[in-house]
Amino acid sequence: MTSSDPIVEALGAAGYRLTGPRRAVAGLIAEYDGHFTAAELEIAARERRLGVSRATLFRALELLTELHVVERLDLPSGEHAYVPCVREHHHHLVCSRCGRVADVEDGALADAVAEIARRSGYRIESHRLELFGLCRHCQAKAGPSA
Amino acid sequence: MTSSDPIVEALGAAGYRLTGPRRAVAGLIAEYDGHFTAAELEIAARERRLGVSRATLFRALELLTELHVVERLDLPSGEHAYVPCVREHHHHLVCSRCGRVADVEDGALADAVAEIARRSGYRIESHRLELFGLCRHCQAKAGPSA
DNA sequence: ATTTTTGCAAACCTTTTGCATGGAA
DNA sequence: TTCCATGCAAAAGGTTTGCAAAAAT
Repeated sequence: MTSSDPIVEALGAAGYRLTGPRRAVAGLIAEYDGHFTAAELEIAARERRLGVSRATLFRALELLTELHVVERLDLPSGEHAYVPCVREHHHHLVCSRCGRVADVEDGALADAVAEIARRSGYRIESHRLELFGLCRHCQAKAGPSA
Repeated sequence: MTSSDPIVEALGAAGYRLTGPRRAVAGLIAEYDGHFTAAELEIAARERRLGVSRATLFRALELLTELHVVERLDLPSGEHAYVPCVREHHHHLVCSRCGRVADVEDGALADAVAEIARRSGYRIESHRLELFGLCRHCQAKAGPSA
């Protein structure tokens, strides 16, 4: 068995060394459904005595971001968070209560973007859609809308 | 004449005092077509001896953000920038070369968002679309696409 | 054996805060 | 005159860096 962890596999495939700290970070990230911050990971790593220094943690996050296995997200609060995610182009729908993140395909958005390009005259190179709301689970807990 | 500066007017209308530093910040912001950072404003203010301390500058930006006369933007680089903007819900199309920003109406996007809500089961509360590309002017300078 | 990665600790950058003073209304 | 806003300087966050030691290949 080479590795059952897709994050570790992505590192290996890209030619990076599979070190203890990197495996530890990958393992922690795999536990999240939703977003997490660097600080949260640091605390989790410390609690479990995984021996991952802050510098290494940030370096790992940077690396994983480059590999597109996690993506950096800007929450409405201004905080930086990360989400584990698929590598294709997509967007994030974030539950503002529990933090759970759903990946959203580009779908109909692509048309809207093309329309914007046509009207504005800009040559659009990239776009990013961030959606915030309540997931089904939290809607139930919070009670129906109004 | 009460004030010809829309930013100053917004402050006044909201019941805030029209102080020297606030007018100075408003004046600087009015010069931008595109995005600017807090650091850029600070430098500009210092060069012109406008006497605006950093704390006041940040406090002014926070205030103007609440009033929706500027909006905070997260550039792909991770930097925080601000853009002067209209108060209605809209999105930003940012030139990645010169920083010029065009406001974009929600338009077709609203349909796409509704579709995402339906499919995901999330109750979507807000969304943010950020578009990056080359404005017409910079396309001309940079040469046609390929 | 070689090269990458790590930990440490300090540096850095951006933003925020407490508090006394100054200025707008 | 009264309350809001400012400046200062320190603190607080979050993230990055240099460098020697440790680990992966």
